[in-house]
Amino acid sequence: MSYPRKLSRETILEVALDTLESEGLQALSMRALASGLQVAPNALYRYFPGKAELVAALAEEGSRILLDALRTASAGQPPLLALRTLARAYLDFARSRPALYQVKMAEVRSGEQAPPSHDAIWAFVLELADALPLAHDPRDVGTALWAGLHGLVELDRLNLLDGRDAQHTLDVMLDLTVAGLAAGLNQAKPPTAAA
Amino acid sequence: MSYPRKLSRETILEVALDTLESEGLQALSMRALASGLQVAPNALYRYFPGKAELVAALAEEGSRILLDALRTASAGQPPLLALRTLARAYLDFARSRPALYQVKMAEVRSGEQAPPSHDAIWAFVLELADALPLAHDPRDVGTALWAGLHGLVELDRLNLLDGRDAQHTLDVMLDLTVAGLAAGLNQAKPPTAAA
DNA sequence: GTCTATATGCGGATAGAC
DNA sequence: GTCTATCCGCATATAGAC
Repeated sequence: MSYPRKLSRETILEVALDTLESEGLQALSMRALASGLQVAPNALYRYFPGKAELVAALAEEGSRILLDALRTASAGQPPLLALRTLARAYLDFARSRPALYQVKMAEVRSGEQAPPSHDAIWAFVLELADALPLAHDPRDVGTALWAGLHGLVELDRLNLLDGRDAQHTLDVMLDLTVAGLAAGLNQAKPPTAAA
Repeated sequence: MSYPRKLSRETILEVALDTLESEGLQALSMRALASGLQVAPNALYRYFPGKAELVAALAEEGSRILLDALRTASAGQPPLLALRTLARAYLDFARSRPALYQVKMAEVRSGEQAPPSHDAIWAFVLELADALPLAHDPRDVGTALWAGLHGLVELDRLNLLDGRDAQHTLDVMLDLTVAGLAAGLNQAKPPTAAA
């Protein structure tokens, strides 16, 4: 037993998550990670086939954390308010853990299958949307909401909000969408092509 | 004159743009670029201080192309319809030239100053929004529109639209937002905190 | 002034010894 | 299971040929 066990999947991911969140994705290299763990770079490959799989594991962790935050934030609220608080929780997560959010989003498509926790998030949003009286397909509404949220997060990260606060912009987006949803209910057919 | 001029900023950017759009950003290396131009890797550094500046030049080109497309699409139309056609043109650009769009967006913040053409795009959108009767600040509305567009583009790129067509989702988003804008005009104060 | 040759150092990844 | 040694590709810097 010349080479006793020093590593585990968990300890590797722990240090990797620290590095990701404190120094960003570009600073997360197998070599730096191994060095932090006092181990030869190569030892990591016994636990992950490659860097891609390690990052995917971090992404899955991010998805689980986000799902928890969304569930907690919207628990026990009426559907429309639940969607509002869910949206705020989403924005909070993305802003407070930007690198983790970025990795989570980027990795959704890298595999052909979305990671399990990502699907759970989408199912949860659809569940909330389904509880609303909507003139549109709940999946369309959910997608529109998600697109707005993700775009806002990205614009904020890129400092493209023209000096505006992301929370405030989110409120405006939600106001517009909610008013649009309410307006759609008052008509048999929402105006699809009319400008 | 043993070393006649083989390169120019323009020819480099031309080949770089080809590579970017046909093989993606990750395939765009200084070495591959130089090889394509039949030149030693180092020769490129006579024209660009480094890869970052080369990519920034590509991003600026992308911004100019997008600005042209937005102007052409919305020319001569009434404000509300102009915003709709602008949104469609934005989506078309991002979908037909995904790598160029990606580079353009990523590079907006890399310099402290946004590239000139990016500012021009934002100014153009604000101009259109200003022409509308709005209950909200036009900058808020413009930002909300942009966030929705960019988010939609990203979700589409990541194959996260749950099988839905991006154009269709865009129509739903615009319907909701337009209805929300109209509803806001009918009230002195739009409901900001009410769920 | 323009390019080539060469070298540094970083990154992911592999082979085989212990 | 981890080690040392090694390979390849990358951006980039220096020196020098022409």
